[in-house]
Amino acid sequence: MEDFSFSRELRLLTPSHYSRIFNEPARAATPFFTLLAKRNDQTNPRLGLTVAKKRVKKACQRNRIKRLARESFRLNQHKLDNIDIVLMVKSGIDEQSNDELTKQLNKLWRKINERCKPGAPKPPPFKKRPNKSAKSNKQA
RNA sequence: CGAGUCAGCCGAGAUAAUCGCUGCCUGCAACGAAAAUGCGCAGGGGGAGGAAAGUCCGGGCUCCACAGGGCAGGGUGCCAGCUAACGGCUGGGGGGCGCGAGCCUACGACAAGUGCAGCAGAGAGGAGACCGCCAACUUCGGUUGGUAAGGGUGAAAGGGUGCGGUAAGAGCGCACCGGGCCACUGGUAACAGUUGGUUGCAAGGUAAACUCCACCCGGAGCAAGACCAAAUAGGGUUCCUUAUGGCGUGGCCCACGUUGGAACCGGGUAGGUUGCUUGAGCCAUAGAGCGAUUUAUGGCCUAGACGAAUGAUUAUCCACGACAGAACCCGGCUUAUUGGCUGACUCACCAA
RNA sequence: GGAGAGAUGGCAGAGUGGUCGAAUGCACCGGUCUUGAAAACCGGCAGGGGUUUGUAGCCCCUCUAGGGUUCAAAUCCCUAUCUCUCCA
Repeated sequence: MEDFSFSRELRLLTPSHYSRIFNEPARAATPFFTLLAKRNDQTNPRLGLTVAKKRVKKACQRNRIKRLARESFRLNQHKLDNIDIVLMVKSGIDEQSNDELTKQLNKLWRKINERCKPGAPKPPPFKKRPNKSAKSNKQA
C-alpha cells in the first residue's frame, strides 16, 4: 500500500530553501506553469508554491491553483526522485479549468524528473529576458 | 392573479464512499538516567463570509509623546435620543419626488467681515435709461428731463395679481396673496399656527469660496509591541601575555604576511516563541422604551493558520450552484452577487 | 496585513473654478530646402456622435467611470475601478 500523504517533510518551508533552487535550476514549462528543480539530499521530493498576486489577482483563485498543484503532487509523488521543485505561475491561469491545469501538471512532473537525472545535460545559463539586439540581428 | 414598496432569513447546494490538509484532546510505541518538550502512528470531535472585500469612518489593544491651557491643522454641521465611539443608527421637523405604500435630502450663518460672478448686457447689488413710453424745447437731425409697466441681454435684473392714480409711470395709495419683525399658543427642541399686532417690502446668489459660530480630534500602527537567541561581524569591562614578542608560510636563518588569549556583560541579524482569540460575544425567556437600544436571569464556547489549512474523485437528488477566502479583534458605511423563502403594506382589475 | 501617491491626445507631460478640446515636447502628415535623404524652418492633424448625398462648417458628448455642489467643474466634494510606491 503506497502512502499518498502530503506532510511537512514534502514541502519547502523557509526562504533559504527557495533561494537555493533559484540558483541554476533545471527548468520545465507549459503556457501557464514554470517548474524549477534541483536534486536534494533527502529521500523524498519536496514542493514549494509561488503564486504571485501580480499574476492572479483574487485570493480565491490563488487558493484554487495551489490546491490543484498540491493534490496533483500528492498523487504523483512516487513517480519522482529526490528533487526539490518550485512551481511558478503565469498570467491568465485563473481563466483555465481544473481539468486543463491538472493535465498540464501531470506532464510536467515527468518532464522535470527526467531533466534532473544525474546524466541529464546541464541547462543553459539563466537569462533574465531575450536579448533585443540579438532578435533584430536575426531578422536582418 | 398583475404591478410595486418595506423589513428579515438562508446561501463553499445536499447525502454517502475513498484518498488528503490543519490545529485541539486522548492513547500507544520510541529517543533519553528520568521528567518535560520535540518527532512518529492511531482514534475522537472542530475547521472561512454576508460581504471575510474596499480601507471610507469609529473604537478596543500596543508602543511613543504628554503639568495645564492656547495657536495652527483636520473633521462634523436641522432638532432630540441611542452608543465604547462614529461621518452610523432610531424618532421627529423643514424641503423635494411619487396616485399611493413609501423614497431622497452635506439641511448652521452671506442682516459680522472679505471675496467671486468670464462672455453678453445700459445696469451684476443698498444699481440702472440701450430700445420703448411721456413732457418740454427743436435748426425736425435730435437735445434735455421724467419713468423700471413693456422689449432686449444673461444662469441670475431688486415681491406677485387686480383696481385706483398719473403727462407717462412707479408700493405712490388700496385689496388679496407672499415675505420680514414682535408677541401669544403648542412642542424638551428643530419647528408649526384659517392666532393677534406691526412693517410698503429695505440688505439677491455663492460658505463641497475664505471666513464666523457650535462641537470633536496627540502620533503611529500586530510588518504595533514583548521574550529567547545561533553563525559571523562588531562593541564594552576585567584579568593574563608581552612588542628585538606571538601566530602563519618554511627543515632552519633571512624574508614575507598578520596583531593577541581567556572570562564576563549588554545591544542585536537569521531563526524561533508570544501577541492569537472569552468577546462592547452568541442564544432563550421576562421587563423598560414608539424605536435605535437597554436591564435581569439562565444556558453556550463557535477557525486561530504562519510558504499559510476546507480539496479531489465517484454515485444519487434538486433551486443546476453567484460574488468570492479569516491573518489582532469589534461597531458601522460602501461596493460585488446566484437564486430561494417568510412577513407587513400600497395601487389596478375581478368577485362578494 | 497596514500606510501613501496617481490616472489628461498615439506616447510623455503642464494646467489659478470662466475666451479650455486643453500649454509644451516626441511621434505622424504636408510644404520649403536637396540629385535624394537627414537636420533646420513653416504649417497641419488631434477622439466619438449628429446635421449633409458627401466635404467644409456648425452642434452635442469626451480629461479613468458614476453621482453631487455651482450660473459654470479637467479643477471642489462623495463613491467605485485600475496602476504604482513604501513598511519585516
